[in-house]
Amino acid sequence: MKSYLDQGLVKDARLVFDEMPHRDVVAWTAMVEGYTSCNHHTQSWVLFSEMVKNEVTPNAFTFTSVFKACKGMKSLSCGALVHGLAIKLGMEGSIYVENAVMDMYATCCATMDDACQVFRDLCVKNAVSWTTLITGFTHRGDGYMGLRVFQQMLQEDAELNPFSFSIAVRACASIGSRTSGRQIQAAVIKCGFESNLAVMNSILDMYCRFTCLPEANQCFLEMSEKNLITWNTLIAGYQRIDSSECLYLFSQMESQGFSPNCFTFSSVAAGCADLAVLACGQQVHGGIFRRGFNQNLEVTNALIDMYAKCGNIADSRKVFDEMCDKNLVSWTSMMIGYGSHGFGKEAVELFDEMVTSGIRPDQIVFMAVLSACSHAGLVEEGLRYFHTMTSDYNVTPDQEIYGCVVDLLGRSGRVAEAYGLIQNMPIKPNESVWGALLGACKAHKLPHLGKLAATEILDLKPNTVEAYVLLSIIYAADGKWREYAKTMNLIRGMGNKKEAGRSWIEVRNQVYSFVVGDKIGSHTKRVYAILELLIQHMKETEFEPNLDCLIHDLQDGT
DNA sequence: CTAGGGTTAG
Repeated sequence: MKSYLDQGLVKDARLVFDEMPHRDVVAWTAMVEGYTSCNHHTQSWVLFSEMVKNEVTPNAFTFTSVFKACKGMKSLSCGALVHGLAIKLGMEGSIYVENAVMDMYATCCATMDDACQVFRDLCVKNAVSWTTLITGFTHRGDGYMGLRVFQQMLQEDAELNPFSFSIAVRACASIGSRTSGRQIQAAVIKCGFESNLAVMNSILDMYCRFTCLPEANQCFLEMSEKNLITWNTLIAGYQRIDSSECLYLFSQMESQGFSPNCFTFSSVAAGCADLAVLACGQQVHGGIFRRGFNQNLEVTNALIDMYAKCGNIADSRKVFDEMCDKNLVSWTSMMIGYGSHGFGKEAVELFDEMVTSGIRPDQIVFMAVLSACSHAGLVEEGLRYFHTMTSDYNVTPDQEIYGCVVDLLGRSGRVAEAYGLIQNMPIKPNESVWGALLGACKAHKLPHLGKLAATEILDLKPNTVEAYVLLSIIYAADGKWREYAKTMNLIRGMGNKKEAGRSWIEVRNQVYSFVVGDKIGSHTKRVYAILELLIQHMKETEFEPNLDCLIHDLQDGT
């Protein structure tokens, strides 16, 4: 059985198990453990129940495996049931069992209270007990407590090993504490763990998350040993910072003989999405297909987003339709794609289809459908979803959702209603909610309300250039040139310039990038000729061109 | 037949 299990041949191991005339605890346990180690948690649980039914008494080995299965199933009820049985059978003396119980409670419970209780009651703690507790806090997003337990571990002179350092580094990364991060890196060197791959990979990840590029690069270069995870960490890190560098690293990695896996492709596809490079994205998709990763959930989700952001919504849908199983992220990515392409109706239909298929919506998918409604002018549909999110789905609207609804109302000209919504919010509106209102005031020429919104933004976040810029446009449109000049002077004096909104398009392996009013580049004349044509079209279809944006040109005297 | 760590997606 063991030799089959070592090769991952669970079915063959089970055949041997079934043929055994007599099965003792060890045989049962080997099989239970075999299932958990292959991530077949439910089967492990079923076999354990059969074992108990057959009146075979589980031992410490059995319990550690079955707690791991409960952890895998995220089932607190199963875990608590087994814990009761373990106490009844006097397993509390085993540190292995106790650590497994702790781990189970840490992952299955809503709070860390039960895990902490087990930890406090331990007669003897070992290094695993400490790291299990730190991991519990850190993996649920409480890096502060994770670090505090790590500090306590240092104070109590517990044995330090690579495991404790890698999770402590992870905790620093999650709370963004550069100081603690550097201190722990120093301790890693002092303890002689700088040659440990997992520790160094987590330090590399930390510096990438801090956007400390010199440190990240140095760490990468100085690592004596690198594996696939090292490369994946660096590539994922650069994807968040500089996607073109991410693609370059991908080619470097391949030329150094490393074969990319699902993690690599997820990051690289996301990088192509950021850069909106369709041809490159298609090549990456080809690589994914060749290696048989085209059914991996994370990879395909990244592809949906990639095609949508590269302007090819049809292929997004194709990838989406070809998926065997979809999760919430798949549906959301598709809806965001539809929304940004102006297909509000399709996004709404997809939302309903998703709910019918039994997936429970969360805040982000509501944001996707609301923003799709907003951009497609589906105001009533949007408002209906906004109301059902609390009444039918028990999802609490956050700042971003309120921002979407303010935008939904504001875009369609119902600015007073949008303001009313802000006034009745159960939480204090943040600058992005006010920003949505300010945008609506600019579009619908409401200088008074616009000034109020801008004041709120500047109270919450002083020196927000974007607010001043919008305000100046509102003044200009209102003919308040004195106020306009004052605001412009303020903007000039601020120094922290608002970065210009930039667009780019890839045509035949060449990326063309431009900002509003750009006069650089060899194609300028043709671009402006097309623009003239479009304006002519707009006028013919009785669209009133918005001339507010021409302020900047007037200033230049053009 | 035992436990704990490092990289992906909206």
